Amino acid sequence: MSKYDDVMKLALERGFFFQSSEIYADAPAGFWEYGPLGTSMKNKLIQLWRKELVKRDEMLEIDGSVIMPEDVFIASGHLKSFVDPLVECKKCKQVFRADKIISEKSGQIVPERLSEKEFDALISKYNVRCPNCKGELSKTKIFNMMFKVGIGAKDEKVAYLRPETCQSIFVDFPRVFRTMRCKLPIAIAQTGRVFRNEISPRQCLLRLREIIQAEIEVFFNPSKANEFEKFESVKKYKLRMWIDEKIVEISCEDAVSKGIISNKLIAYYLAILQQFYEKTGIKRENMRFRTLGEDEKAFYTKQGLDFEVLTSVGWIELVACNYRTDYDLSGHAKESKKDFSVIDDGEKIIPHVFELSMGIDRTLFCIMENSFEREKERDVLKVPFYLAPITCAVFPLVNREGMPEKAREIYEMLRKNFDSFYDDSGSIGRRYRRMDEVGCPFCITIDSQTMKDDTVTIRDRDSMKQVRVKINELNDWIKKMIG
RNA sequence: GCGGUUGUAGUCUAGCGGUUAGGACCUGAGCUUCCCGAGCUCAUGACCCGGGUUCAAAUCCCGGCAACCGCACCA
Repeated sequence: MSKYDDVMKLALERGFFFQSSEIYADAPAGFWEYGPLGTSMKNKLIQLWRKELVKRDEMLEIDGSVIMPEDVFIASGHLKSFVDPLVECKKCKQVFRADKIISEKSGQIVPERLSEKEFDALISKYNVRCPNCKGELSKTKIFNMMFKVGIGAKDEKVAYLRPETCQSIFVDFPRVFRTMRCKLPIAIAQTGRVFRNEISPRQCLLRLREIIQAEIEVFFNPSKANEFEKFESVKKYKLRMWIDEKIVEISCEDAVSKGIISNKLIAYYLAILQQFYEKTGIKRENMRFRTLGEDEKAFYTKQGLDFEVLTSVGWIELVACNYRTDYDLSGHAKESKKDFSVIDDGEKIIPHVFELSMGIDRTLFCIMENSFEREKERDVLKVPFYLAPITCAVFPLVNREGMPEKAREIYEMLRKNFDSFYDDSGSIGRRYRRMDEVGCPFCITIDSQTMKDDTVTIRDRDSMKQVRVKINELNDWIKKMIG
């Protein structure tokens, strides 16, 4: 059984996550729900992201609308470019990317963003046939991956579910910049749901149609990307970069001076991103940054790196790090005829953008896979204490001599401060095992000694060792442990 | 989206034209239990959806949906 299957089974048995609308047979793929434990963990992950990135870097956080009007996506280029030009073989029904099979046949570079007619013209010019069966190809159909919605009673106004959260950040930039009295460089962050009509969603949380993102857009003056004080704090920190088919540990200052990373600002944000991921419990040796080739970059990206994590199903892209230049702000300025320029040291500029676009669902899956361990006698989810869906569980050792009542009392005290859980069923061993599986770091047990001296035992998830702590020191003890 | 395989309780699985649809683990109740899925008793719970063939369908056929594997796709 692979790690993937282990996590999947755990997720289903404990309700971390499961398929959306699963009771109905026609529920479409690519939509998943988080149950109570998954939700708790997801919230804690976002909390960690806030602490380690948003707060650490004094970013501003906003919360934008999911439905946005067509104009936004005309300006952003998504209407035109967030597409796959597809052709189908009339004989064997295989579907291909029009641009790809034309360039294979012709040896020419074919732009991705031609019209349907232009693709059809190229197909007949080069006499492109099905690479599989030599069958005749259908007309090109441009498939846009955005979900269209109609606004109003008669569906008159066309709008879309946003395919990335950052468009809100770009659209809101002038007001946020002004109202928060910003100076460049400034980062604006957002978490939220985005929607992409993927052709084939796969592998539970790894490829979804409805995605939770946590995005950070850094706005800066491109002529000052190397005058960046914060860089000092990370210059010795080593990034894990995929260079020449292997992972190289390289300090931020070396990466910049050798031109592997184009400036100090970008290096700094990559560093704090990797530091954040180290705090999720994902093993450092399973991380890397990979510079994207020309053919795999998004249409708005000048330079792109993916932050990837190794799982049982290969390297998974968790964060897209894109240098978007002034592509978005200029696009919105042009389309809306509003002024997106700001004054930086007396110079009037359109800021450039560097983004960290993180997939929360994928990250959560990777954290679970990286922390799940099958030991001889038990399954344990060894997540960092601060990400555990349940922080402390309270058990009476046996159900007599006033222990359940005492345990209830302690549970009531703890649940005000921590995600807590009470259980008095079955044997104590079974209750410990159940908590191990969902990653609960502390099991607090009330025994006969508790009844005499007001102390309890706290069992550590990883070592299974117990310590005895006074009840009135419990809150502080746990707080200290989870940091 | 294509091809192949598959769909039985929360999970894993037996059954492959007529079964009270069997088991294991889990879950719940009770007994027991002073520390690691122990034991005993009892209980809950399933044939993916729709149509067809048949006296009779979980079982055969068709369609849908989903999952898995490969291909393609994945800003």
